[in-house]
Formats: sequence, structure tokens, C-alpha cells
Amino acid sequence: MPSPKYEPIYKEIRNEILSGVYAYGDYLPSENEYTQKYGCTRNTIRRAIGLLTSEGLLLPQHGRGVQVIYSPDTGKSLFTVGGIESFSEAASRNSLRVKTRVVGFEEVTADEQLSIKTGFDPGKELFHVQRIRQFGNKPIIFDENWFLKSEMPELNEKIAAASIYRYLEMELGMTITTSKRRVSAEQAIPEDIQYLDLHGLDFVLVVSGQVFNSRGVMFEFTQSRHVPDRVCFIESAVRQKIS
Amino acid sequence: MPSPKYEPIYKEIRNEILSGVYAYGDYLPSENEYTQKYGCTRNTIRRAIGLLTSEGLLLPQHGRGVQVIYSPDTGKSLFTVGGIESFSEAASRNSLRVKTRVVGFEEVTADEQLSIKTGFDPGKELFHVQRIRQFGNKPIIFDENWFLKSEMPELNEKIAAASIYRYLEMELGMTITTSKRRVSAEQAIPEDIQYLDLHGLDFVLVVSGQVFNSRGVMFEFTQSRHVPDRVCFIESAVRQKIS
DNA sequence: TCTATTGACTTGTATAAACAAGTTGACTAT
DNA sequence: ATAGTCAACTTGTTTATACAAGTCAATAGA
Repeated sequence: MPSPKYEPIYKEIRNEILSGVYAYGDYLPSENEYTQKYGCTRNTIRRAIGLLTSEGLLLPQHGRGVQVIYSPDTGKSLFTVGGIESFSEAASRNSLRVKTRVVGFEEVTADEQLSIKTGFDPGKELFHVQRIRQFGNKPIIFDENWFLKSEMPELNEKIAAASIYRYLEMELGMTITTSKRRVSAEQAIPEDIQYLDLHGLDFVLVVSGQVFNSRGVMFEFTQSRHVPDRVCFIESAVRQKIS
Repeated sequence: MPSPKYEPIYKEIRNEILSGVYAYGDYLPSENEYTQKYGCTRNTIRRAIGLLTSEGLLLPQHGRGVQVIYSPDTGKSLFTVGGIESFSEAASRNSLRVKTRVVGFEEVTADEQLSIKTGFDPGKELFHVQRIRQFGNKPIIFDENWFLKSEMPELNEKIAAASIYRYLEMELGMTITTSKRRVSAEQAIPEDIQYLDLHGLDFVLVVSGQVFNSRGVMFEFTQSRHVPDRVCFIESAVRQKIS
């Protein structure tokens, strides 16, 4: 029930990095020192460090130590998608005041074409939600989601205007675990021009993805159409050894 | 010296998933069964499974089993960036015949402006390489790289025309470990229009990133400008628990 | 028939320990 | 002085074990 032991350790080290206790290029204390500090084994420390590594904050170096490769200057974009975050969450993390406007809410049944686009099987009953995400007065994201009705029969427009993820997790007790994201640039469609403030541009950055719950059910297909100049996505990767 | 024990296991399971031995929705054998099959402990199995999970192929479910959430239909794009791959590597993985054309090769010194753009300190001596990546006869990527000269004094145009990564890893023995990537959509610049076949579009998908070697030295800043309709990037993420 | 409990599974977390392997600096022998 | 060796660090891999916790079906009891 309580949080795992590696989590507070992960958070504390992460805080120290983000707040500048360790600067870009610095080396963290060794794993052995950490085991003494936190009273746990190396495995637990290594788990916390592994998380921070996969976030692109740390670079462990065999035989030398663990180096900090995060610099605060580089990460000043509005939204950095490094995990599965809802719009409201990303906004509150960046302490922005934002508004959500629902511009479409309907029930649909997946046909062949929608099935190919979303990955839902044909015949599945879905909620189709269209929302505009506003930062201040500026609309910056046109969000189009399809939710599997059977997993959330009670979903309505009011919930959509607040936070669907909050509803799923808090009210329904659903656990969202994994998502696959796909990023592309696309020609603007009429809705983009109608809803977003593209100031003359005719293209958008599109992030689409499938989201799974803990039972392995894909319950959401989402497509966010972003005003290009306002977003960026950071992904970090670890190179595979050549074999 | 030999590859770690989890690696062949990872590869074999990965192969089984990609080749369809396990279909979308199937459950893998349990970790205990795998320990018998491979003659190792659960830890080693879990490591292999963890890699596949972070790639978005698997979804472990507490108390139930490990489910396959990869379906071959979804992932048919030309380039999926799930790790650090050079163009030639991605191309050969997709068994494409490709050509690289060097359209610019010069030595520059980082000024204030370039420093902000790339993250190299002002005054650093750099190689500035511009390359066109062709798939068949179609140019699809305009690649602009800045390499830290001190790490590879001998870099020349001929090497750039082949594979710089191959040169760094094989010839110089450098190990490339980590990169941070940033994706955005941008208005096409004259070079894009000149070099790429945008068939009327006026925007490109831009992937920029910093690359580190095993000593923690950032030795490359790269910016790839893609024809939008030909690429997509898949990232998978695991949602953090709300605490 | 229905409900509750148990028990046998599953994955998740954590400890402890050992050895492999890369790095670094000090020390030694030439 | 210089090159080589060694010892003391570092992170990386693997084993073995234990327990926690979620799932599910069979079983026992009402």
C-alpha cells in the first residue's frame, strides 16, 4: 500500500537535480554512499537512478560515477511530454492557468475506417470527444479523443470539460499504465483553422496515441493537434549496444 | 566481454513477438517458466521483459501475467525512433537502399547564437555538416549536424558521406550512450525547399537532439528536417503513479 | 444458488552477496 | 623521468531468497 522505497529516493534526487544542487556535468555521490544515506541496498538506489537515467537527467559511467546531464536552460518549452500526462496535469506542472472547451461530444460506433485510424475493433461503441485547450486566451491544442464506452458508460460532457483522467483514476479507480505515442506533422484541417490560432501557418504538430489500462484494455485513442511553435517533446533514449 | 545474459533472452522474446508467435493480446509464459527455459533467475528474465516493456511491446499486469500489446499493423512507418539510431542503421533495419549526399562541410566556431541553438559553449570549434538523405531517388531528410571537433579531429567529408557513427564507434572506439530528442514542426526554410521533395508542402518535421558519449561529453548536436508524410516517431511511456 | 474463503498461481519490491569490468591515482621498478 | 603495476574505487551483471500483493478458480458453507 505505501509507496515503494525507491520512489522517495527517486524524487529527492530528482529534486536536487532540478533545483540545481547538482549542476550540469557534476557527479552524484556513489551508489555506496547513497545506500548508507538511505539505508537500503544498491539495487534500490540503482532503481531510482535508472528512472532518472531513462528521463534523460543522468548518465551513469562505468567505473567513474553518475553524471548529471540535465541543464535547466534547455528545457524551457511549454509542454515536455516525458510520460503520460493529461493536459491539465502538464498545465498545472507548469503552473499555467488553462481552460478546456468542449466543442464536440457524441457517441459513435467504429466503422472500418475509424478502426484503421484508432485501432479499435469495428463495431465497438465509442465516445468521440473534441476539445480545445486554451492557454490564457490563446487556443493551442485541438484535442480529439475516442474512448471505449464499455469502460466508462457514464462519461459525459461535464466530465470532459474538467479532467477525464482524474475521473477515470479517482472515480472509476482505473489505472492507466502504458501508452504508445506517434508524432507527425500534418496539413491543417478546417477544424484546426477554425479553432486554433495558427497566425497564418497551415500545418500542425500531431501527437496521436493509444492508451491502455492495467487490464491491457486499450480504452482511448487520442489525437492532439498542436500549434507548432508552442510545443516540443523531449524523449530520451539509451543506445543499444552493437552486437 | 561477452554480451550480458539478459540480452539474448530479450532478443529471442522480441523476435517471437515481432514474428507473430505471440499475437496482440496474448500472454507470455510466466516469469517462472522462463527461468526454467533459460536457466537463470527471475531477475534476469525481468530485465529482458523490462526492456520490451519500455519499448511498448509488453504490458505486465500484476497478478495476471505479461500481455503483448504490439500489433504489427500499427507500426509500419518508415522510421520509428525508439532508440539512438543513425540514418544508415534505421535504413538497413528496414532493408532500404539509401544514399547520403553531403551538401555542406565546414569548420565553425560557436558564437553566442549558435551556442543557444546547440548547447555547445561559445568558442568551441565545431564541424558543421549538412547532408541529404535519399530513399531511392527521393530526398526525405535534410540533416544538419554540429560535431565537437576536439573529439574527432580527423572527421572529413568522405567519412560524412558514409556513416559518422560507424566511424566514431569502430574507428575511434567511442561509445554513444544517451541522447535527448526534441520534436517540433517548423516552417520550411529555403534549404528544405531546395533539397527536399516537399511536393507543395511548406513545413517540415524537425527532430533535434544532443548526443553524449560515455564520458559525458556532449559531442553532437543534430537537427533532422523530415518530409512530413514519410516519418513518424513512436515513443512509449509508463504512467507515473499519482502520489 | 449464491457468497465467502482459501490456495495456487501471477507480478512487484527488497535484501544480501558475489564477482565482472572500467577508471583513476599512487606507487614501484626500470 | 617514464612506463607499468597494483589497489581502491566506481558501475554492471547475476544469483538466491523472501515476502508483498493482485488475480482467479475451485471449494466449502450458508
